[in-house]
Amino acid sequence: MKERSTMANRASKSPSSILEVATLANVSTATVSRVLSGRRAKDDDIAQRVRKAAAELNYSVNYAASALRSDVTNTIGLVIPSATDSFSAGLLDALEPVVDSDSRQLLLGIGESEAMQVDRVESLCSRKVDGLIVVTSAGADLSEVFDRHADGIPIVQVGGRQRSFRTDMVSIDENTAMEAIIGHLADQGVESVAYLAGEEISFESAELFAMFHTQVRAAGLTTQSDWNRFGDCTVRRGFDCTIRLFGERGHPDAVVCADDTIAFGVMMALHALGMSVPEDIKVVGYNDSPIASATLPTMTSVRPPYDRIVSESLRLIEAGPGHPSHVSLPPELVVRVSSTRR
Amino acid sequence: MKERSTMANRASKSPSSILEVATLANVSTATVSRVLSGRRAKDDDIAQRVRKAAAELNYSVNYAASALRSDVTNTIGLVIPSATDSFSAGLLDALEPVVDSDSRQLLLGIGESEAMQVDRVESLCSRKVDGLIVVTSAGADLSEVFDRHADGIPIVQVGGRQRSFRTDMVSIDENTAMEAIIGHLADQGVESVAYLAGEEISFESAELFAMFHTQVRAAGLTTQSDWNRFGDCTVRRGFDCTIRLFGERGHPDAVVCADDTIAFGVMMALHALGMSVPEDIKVVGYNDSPIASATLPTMTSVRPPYDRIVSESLRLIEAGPGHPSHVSLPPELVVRVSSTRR
DNA sequence: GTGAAAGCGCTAACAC
DNA sequence: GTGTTAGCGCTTTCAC
Repeated sequence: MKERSTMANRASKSPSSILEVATLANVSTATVSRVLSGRRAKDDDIAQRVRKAAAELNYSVNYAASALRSDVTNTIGLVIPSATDSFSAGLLDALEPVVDSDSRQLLLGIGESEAMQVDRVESLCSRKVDGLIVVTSAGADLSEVFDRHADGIPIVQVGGRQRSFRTDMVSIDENTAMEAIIGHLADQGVESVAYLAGEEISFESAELFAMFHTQVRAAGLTTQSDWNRFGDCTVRRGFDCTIRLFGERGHPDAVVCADDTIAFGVMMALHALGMSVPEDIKVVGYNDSPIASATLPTMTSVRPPYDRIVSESLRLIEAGPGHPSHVSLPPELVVRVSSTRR
Repeated sequence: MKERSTMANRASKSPSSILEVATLANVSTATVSRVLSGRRAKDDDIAQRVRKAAAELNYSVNYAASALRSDVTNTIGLVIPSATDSFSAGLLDALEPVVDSDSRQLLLGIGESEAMQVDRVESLCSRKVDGLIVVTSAGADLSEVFDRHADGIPIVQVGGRQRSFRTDMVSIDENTAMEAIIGHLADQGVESVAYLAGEEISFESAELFAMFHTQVRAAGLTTQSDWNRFGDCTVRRGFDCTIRLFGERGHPDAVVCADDTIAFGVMMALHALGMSVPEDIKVVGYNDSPIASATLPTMTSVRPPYDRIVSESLRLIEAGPGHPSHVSLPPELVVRVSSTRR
């Protein structure tokens, strides 16, 4: 029911204060505050009168005043390297609705370099966000800022290398992911596998590569050191690597990539070489970016568990600062056509 | 020079107030406020003393208190349909650094449906952002919310159809874009052109299509009505359309797409049909999403003028509410390999 | 140009 | 459980 009374309209001009609501409901401002913030047990006549008055006056709290008094800003900060990064974008889309439905507000900081990330963390902390979620860019070390603020504000680092042990950490269980990939390929009759990864010999990429090796051995598959290549995380790189790989005598049955972009280049190269995916060669990507479902054939990839990352991060923030813990979440292998036997 | 005095460290524990700065600098809180907010003319001894004291105490303003008193929140709100949308992501990456460098904070709202967009606009307005930038999702009509808040908060609509005339509007000059595309193709020796667009017969897409026709005629090129197709904005759609298009007798020299994703499907289909891009057929995309520079060959596309969109939007916000104006910005044709004669 | 003081709207303490 | 009241930290009159 849309209120269209004169009062509601007048109210929307100059936002009404809690005092007006209190007057209209015949209670004190304290009661109004308690009812509207849910800090009051019963839902009796008084509570309803207050809510009715608030609705009638089109009242909404003044967050500045509320924050000034209570030190709770009802905001969550998020720092990401770039909105163009598919992981960050996926996280953003998953996080915002949850934050908003809690009638909180999302404050966003974007920074690729370590310096910019530090800067954004500082900004958000000085805004006194109720919690801060940070997707560190590869290689950035934010431990100094984190340590400086971790006492006062719950900070959750998502993915990457844990460098500060005073913040919470939500990471992706890459080992499970790799186990799922290799197990799936073995099921499809694959016997030998190549591995193509991004350029930076970062902690994360080294770790993933190590897991690849472990899982390949565990599943009884084979690989070769000259089938394991590191290059840019670009289509062209995947393309060139593949051309070289398959130009040589003897080639793998499958190519596992540490990124969808590379996998895409691989698929293009295989096409150019006249080999068909998945019949001749199977291909698996990583991150389940939009490109994965757009290729022909569609690409099997590993989807980060965005919803669980969000819920765990917010849970850790709720728990408050001071008791840092680490949760590791298994991603989901999204099996599409590029890796299936047919 | 990094201050590491005992005071600075103690100060960083419990953030210091303007009163402590005033005491240390031997002035009143009013003077501190004036100096730090730049509302004071001279940069004399006093000003320097104040700044030095502030630095020493590691002081930063309490935005909540500042906002409560002055009604200026130092925040900019942005509403987008999805972070996965390449235009929104590009805008986000361009906007954030500018907002931040002004020591303001970006508040983000994400909503695909009209209802969610309205909701996010309401949230941000009730947070009293200093300005609101909205990328409306296709077909959404936000005029009602806009009208309701336009008096109090400067609102800038970016792109899409202008439905409220009480807000500012920054749009992309698609006509110039189309002129550049067709002119470029004509220069490359193209004589006949097909046009593939996204599904929704929205105002925007209809407009772009009309401009395509105008420009094709103006440049002396030809097209055919069965070469102008509307479908999903997906790779597969582009693929299927192309297969059908080029299966028929007689086909165009070039394909202009209203989206990079479609163009990508077109390129894959042409490859599958054994036709080479750009030798046999030229292809042009739209939006310059990351995919455009990742295809093989790289794709010519139209890049939205993100930086100018940002600067114009912020300029309009600075001008305040009440004098809505409309600026139209020409995008840039990024010529890559898919459209060049060789 | 500077300082003293009021007060923005709300919530937390406290008294009832 | 409810009302009264103080005061969060800042900006902005208003005197000087």
